[in-house]
Amino acid sequence: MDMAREGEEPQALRVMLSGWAMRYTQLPDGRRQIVGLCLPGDLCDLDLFTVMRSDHSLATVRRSTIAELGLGELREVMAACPGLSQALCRSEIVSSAIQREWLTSLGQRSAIERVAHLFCELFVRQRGHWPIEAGRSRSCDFFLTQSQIAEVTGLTQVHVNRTVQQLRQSHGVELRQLRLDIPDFAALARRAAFSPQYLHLAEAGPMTAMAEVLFRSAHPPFREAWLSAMFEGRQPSPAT
Amino acid sequence: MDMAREGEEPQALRVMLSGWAMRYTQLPDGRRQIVGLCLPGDLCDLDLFTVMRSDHSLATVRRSTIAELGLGELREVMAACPGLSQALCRSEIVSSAIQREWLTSLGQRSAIERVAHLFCELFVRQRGHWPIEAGRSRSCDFFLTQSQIAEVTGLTQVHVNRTVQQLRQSHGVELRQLRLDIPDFAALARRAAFSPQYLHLAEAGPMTAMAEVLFRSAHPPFREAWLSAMFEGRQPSPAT
DNA sequence: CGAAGGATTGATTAGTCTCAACGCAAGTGG
DNA sequence: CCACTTGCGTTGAGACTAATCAATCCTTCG
Repeated sequence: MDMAREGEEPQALRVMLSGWAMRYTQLPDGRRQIVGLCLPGDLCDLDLFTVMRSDHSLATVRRSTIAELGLGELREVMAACPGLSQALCRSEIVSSAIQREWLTSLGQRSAIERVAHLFCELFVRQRGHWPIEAGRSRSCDFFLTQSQIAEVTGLTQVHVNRTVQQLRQSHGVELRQLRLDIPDFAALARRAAFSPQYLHLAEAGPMTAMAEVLFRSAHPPFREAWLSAMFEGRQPSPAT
Repeated sequence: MDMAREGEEPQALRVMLSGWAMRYTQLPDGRRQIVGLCLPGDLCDLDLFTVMRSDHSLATVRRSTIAELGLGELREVMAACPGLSQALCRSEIVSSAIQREWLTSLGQRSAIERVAHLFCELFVRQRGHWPIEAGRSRSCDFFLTQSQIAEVTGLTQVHVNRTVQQLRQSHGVELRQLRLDIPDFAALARRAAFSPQYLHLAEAGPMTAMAEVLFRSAHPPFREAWLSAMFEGRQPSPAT
């Protein structure tokens, strides 16, 4: 379901609590490109601070819960919490870095590398650290359909399917029922030329948990400021 | 020539005065993707404000002049000029929007659309407004080689060449001697599905001229803070 | 049980890449 | 001033990746 449409002015800062959301742009003829994914803990409306019309849309992927903070409340919170503004800025930097990495994927990587790289990225983003300890908990949530993977990677849905099958055979990667299982992460990362420094995990680590921090904070204005909203996740209808 | 390497911490804020610079990332096997272009008036080191290691490199395209502002001076200037911080933030937002549009290009547009779209974007970015008035001054600077266009668009140099030839035949687009000539901009924009709202021209207009503003400012700390540096523009050597 | 969304398969084609030359112009050193 | 080098643009032939079109199957859910 759409959370924000291209051309609108953002009215609130939203944080993903559960579920995923996707940013996308659409060409006049209906072709659509997903340009970003918001995972739990991520901020959705970073261009909020400069009052500008958004140049892309935002929609939930499947069911999600989202916390909303109005502009007024945001100002209060930021006044009370001086480090926050830098944290927000950092979050913007990281999501910009992810965009650059996606650009590199689309420009330079083959189909199989693109899909493998996406899998690696989403795996690492969800645990917030590079998974050294092999063996345990090799799987993570994965809410995208193959069509949506196609819209991220710039491939067709059919070709994504074949590519996923290849990854199944060659690396034992399993993708079903909203879970992604990667038996040998290091091998997959090698195949995809994935290296996580662009995620700035060390520096951004505390930031990723900002949703938690704000939401659980005992400081009254914080808590009351949050408006928890439920969104029904569905595929936005393609433009006609 | 390289201005900054991946992994370094930025030490100064730089502004393009003349010439172009490119941001690029490199895969371990040497494949390179240009992820951004800095034109005169653009800021080069936007991730400066959060002290983080840069995740990409920056290099000049041909000869350029660049103004440098050290971290200390930057603080002074920002203290003296309160609107500046928001302007910097806005600049970051715009460059992020351009990245999204490039992502859409690489993911959804055909070769000819990608090249045409790039031409349109650079044309508009250089004049700072949508060129309604047809007829006069149909050309602009264009400092990229066809190989560099290939690194931006994710095509091969050979295919870029063929694509440019197509654009020559079908739209009379001429590309030579560091100039780009577009006889019928509207037609080319249509062909590329180019629409300039992502550049946020209206909102960012005053921003683009920031280099000017700062450089010409009579306020003494500003002027003395600038260190004009000359860089010799050359292609960075590919990794072996 | 039927409907709908998602995944899978096959056959064919289009678009782009790869490899390999060659041409041209500008710059450099003898 | 010429021979040489170097960077950039151009051309051709052939291979291959990924797109397209069209079914079919499977799963989930009302």
